[in-house]
Amino acid sequence: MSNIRHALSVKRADDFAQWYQEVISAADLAEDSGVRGCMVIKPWGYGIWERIQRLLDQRIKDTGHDNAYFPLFIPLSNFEREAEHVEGFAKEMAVVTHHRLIAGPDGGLIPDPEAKLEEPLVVRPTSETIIGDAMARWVQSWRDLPLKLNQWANVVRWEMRTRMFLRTSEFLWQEGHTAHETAEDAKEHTMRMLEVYRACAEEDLALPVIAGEKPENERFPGAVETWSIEAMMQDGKALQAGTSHYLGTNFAQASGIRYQDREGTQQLCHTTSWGVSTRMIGGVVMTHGDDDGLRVPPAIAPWQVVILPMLRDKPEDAALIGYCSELKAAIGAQSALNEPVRVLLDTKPGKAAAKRWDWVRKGAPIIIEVGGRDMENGVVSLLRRDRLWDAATGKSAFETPTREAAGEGIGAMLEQIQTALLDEARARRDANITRGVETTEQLANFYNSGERFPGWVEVQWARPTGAALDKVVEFLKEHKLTIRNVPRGGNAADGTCIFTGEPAVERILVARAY
RNA sequence: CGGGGAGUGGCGCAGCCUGGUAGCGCACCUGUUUUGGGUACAGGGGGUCGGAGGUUCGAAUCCUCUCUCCCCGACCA
Repeated sequence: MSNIRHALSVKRADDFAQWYQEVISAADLAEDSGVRGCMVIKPWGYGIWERIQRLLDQRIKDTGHDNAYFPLFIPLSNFEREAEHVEGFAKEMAVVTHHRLIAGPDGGLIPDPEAKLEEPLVVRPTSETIIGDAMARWVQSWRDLPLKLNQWANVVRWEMRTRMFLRTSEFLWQEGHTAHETAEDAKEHTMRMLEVYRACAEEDLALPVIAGEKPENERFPGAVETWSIEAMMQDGKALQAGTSHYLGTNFAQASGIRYQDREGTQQLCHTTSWGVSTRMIGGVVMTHGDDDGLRVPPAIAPWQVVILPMLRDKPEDAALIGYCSELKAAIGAQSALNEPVRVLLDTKPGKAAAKRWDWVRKGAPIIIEVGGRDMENGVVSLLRRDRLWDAATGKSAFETPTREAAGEGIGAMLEQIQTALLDEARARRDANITRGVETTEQLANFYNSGERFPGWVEVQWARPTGAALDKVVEFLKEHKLTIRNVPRGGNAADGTCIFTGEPAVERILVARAY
């Protein structure tokens, strides 16, 4: 195995953070932009985002939501309405104060002091307040409810420390906002969208996640309940991959979202909001990436199959391209994961072997190389990205099905790869959730001894609140730990609280996190 | 935002301490030769050294300021 020459220079095991950076650039996902905390998402990376968008958008529409678009700029006074919300986001806001530039004293441009805005505009870090404003106008009667909206947008949060995809100052996301008659309806909807995220993560991104409720200290500013899906990365850390919030009547109160009920009395709406972002892509990298680059799950791969003819810049090339075109047509006529197979015939000049490694790094699920001899024999050389190497020989694990077999079998193979990636990630996660830790000493030791892989630990607790919870969080912080969530549908508690010694009421997941 | 590291052709680096207008590998271009699998030979194009200012006859090399990135921390999707 040691004779395998991998496509990346850094291995996951040697330096996970650096490896992550290398995958981003080697797979051509994104690059630095020169603007603090902002990245350029390149075609392959954006193509993956577009796939996520398409699949998730359908799920969102299937649950009765309509898309709309609200302004990037939010009047400061509008944003100020919900106290906790303001407190939560105030520290990381971009603010627009001028609307014109003029020549400065040193030749450059400066904001025109004469063109100062009457009221500053904040660049949305999320849109609860401005959408709440619209909801207040749109909702009059109980007949208008539930109101279920979604928007695909960019948001800005002035982060202190950024990382490609995981935390950038500007990021792309989807934010859903709904208004309901009752707390029950709204809570139910919060859970419904959490389930949509769970399904999207697992079925589309092949990211096994654990859905559960966030502890009080991790709630979204202004939320009554915050739920999340958590995924385990290959270094054992947790990544919050999506959140769903029950907002109670907090934002309805702040924005005046009221309806007249069946008895004719004014009532406050109960609202929800939920979002997932381009951060998901970081999760895909850290879950499915390997020492040869990215492995993109077929469902979200812009190209699922890439055909590389071994061109020689000679007249014979025409026949080879013809052979490959027929293969492409046969594959394109197949379907996988309920969609036509997305296949690219890459005729860009260049050596097939070199191009192959480009696609390996990018993570195309299936790469098919076709040379003259393949053509003569009526076969193709097929490489599955999820099983790149032949462990026995240390060489690329090519298969050589006939062209017909390759064409017909591709759909099933893509579905197998999708499943294999999910299974692999799930097995790794399940093997790294430790139970039976009963004291804080054991917990601290588990993470600090360095003897074992730093996965997640499930412990029982009494769900302390307020100052008691602060104490717990403080202890965890000392060991760089966080409470991820209280898994939904987890086993009932049957012991004592690891922190307080009281009878436990539920089980929580503790982990280091991104 | 605090601590540490770093910014030199597309990528990875050397040069900087001991100032004298830039070098290597890969990639790229051309030609030749090859070619069933990342690995041939030769020739060639491309950078003024993150940015601004300063010291100096002269700066990638010294000084000041600034921008950006990476790692750790505090904060967060």
